[in-house]
Amino acid sequence: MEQGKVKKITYKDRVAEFIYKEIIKGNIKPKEQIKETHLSETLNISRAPIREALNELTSVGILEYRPHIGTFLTDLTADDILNAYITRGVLEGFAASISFPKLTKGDINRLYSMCDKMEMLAEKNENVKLIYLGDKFHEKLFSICGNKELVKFTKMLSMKSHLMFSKYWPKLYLPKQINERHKKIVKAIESGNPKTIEREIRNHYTETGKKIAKLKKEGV
Amino acid sequence: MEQGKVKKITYKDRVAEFIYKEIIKGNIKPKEQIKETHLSETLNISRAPIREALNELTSVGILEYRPHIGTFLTDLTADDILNAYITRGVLEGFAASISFPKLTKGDINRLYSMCDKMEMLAEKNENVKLIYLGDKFHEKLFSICGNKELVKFTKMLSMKSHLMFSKYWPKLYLPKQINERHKKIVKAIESGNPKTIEREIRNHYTETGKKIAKLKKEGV
DNA sequence: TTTTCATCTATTGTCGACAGTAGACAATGT
DNA sequence: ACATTGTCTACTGTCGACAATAGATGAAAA
Repeated sequence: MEQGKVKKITYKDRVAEFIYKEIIKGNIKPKEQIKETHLSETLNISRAPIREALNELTSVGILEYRPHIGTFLTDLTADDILNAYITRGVLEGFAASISFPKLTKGDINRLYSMCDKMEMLAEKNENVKLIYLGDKFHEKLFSICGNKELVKFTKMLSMKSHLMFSKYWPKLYLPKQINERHKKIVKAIESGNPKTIEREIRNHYTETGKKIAKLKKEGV
Repeated sequence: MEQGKVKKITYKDRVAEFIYKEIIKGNIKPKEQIKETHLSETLNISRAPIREALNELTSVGILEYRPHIGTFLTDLTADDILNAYITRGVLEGFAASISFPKLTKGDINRLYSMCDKMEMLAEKNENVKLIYLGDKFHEKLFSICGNKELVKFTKMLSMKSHLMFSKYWPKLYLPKQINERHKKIVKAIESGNPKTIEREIRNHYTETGKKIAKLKKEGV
């Protein structure tokens, strides 16, 4: 008998996806309240599954919930941003420092060529593809460690930073810098020294976090 | 006008706490289904807030949810356990290593006396209180760092660890060892060396994680 | 005018009922 | 015996209504 993955879709899932896309598209502004009643009318379904979707996105950290008042799109402060990046550096740094032995020579080469490709994409202002490739690069660093907990957290942070990526990413580094910054990480991995790897990746994120936080403070 | 922290308690919160305590007390077994209808009858409230509580605990990672089937108490594998402890060590270690300067001499003394009290509680088999105090101890270490993201993750892991601790704690350490192990951390903090602090806390968790994972594998 | 207090409104919190599904079990046909 | 099909049941998924709350509005008092 033929069988494939049959999606057990519930309203909750579809609503969560709908809201997320609205956010990404910029149709909802930070601090804006997302009203259950409004969504209920818009989507023509009851409030129950909507509440569940909102709860889910809240637990991911994209939305903020205040009892008896409502759910709002998170408005990240400069500090929040910095902290998110620092935390990600700590997690990814550790992950890479314990999983580098599992990376083959081929993996390393692929990482290097990704660096070059990132530069190319940056030159061509292909921001979406750049972000996607950057994701893949970093995922390679932490997903191999096999620590589900760690991967889960890292992905949550990744989702959060996506909220701001499209806004700030282009202003952060020159194409060449992007290349170099990532190659520095690969070199650290090649060194085979866990301490170096961990330090390098932490720096990588802390630097970016500080930059974005600064831009945010300057009201860009 | 008088104002203090007024708890805005909803059923959801209380139910979540109730379920959590039931789990800690061992009244629910891993893989066991937690039925909304049953809780609804037991607690004499409708299913709505119960569903929300279950969702919350699911997102924290201590429950597992399968669409159209139900919510179950997570059954952690030995590796899951080890990974959770390792990750917690990484996060808390980092947090403590950057926030130790904010701890006053008074804080340190309080930490020391908590170590002694933990030993006492362990002697008296006060399982729940011991866990609670341990929580407070470790919270002191990481909550001061001011990194909301990090604190959130750490708390999630904390809940997950308790899941195991309640079952295995009597077999892990003697009361005296509990005392000593925590005092070792306080001493590291007193040393004022970030590297030492980070290393010590990572060890603390990795050790326990390995112990529990081993017991789990032996099918205890 | 300013402060206090009651009222109103919009929104979330909770409820009880019903719809839909997965899994168990029995009935059926081979 | 075995697979297939149909029922039954115990859940979860969704609904529409009502209760409770926070914040806004406006009236009354100082």
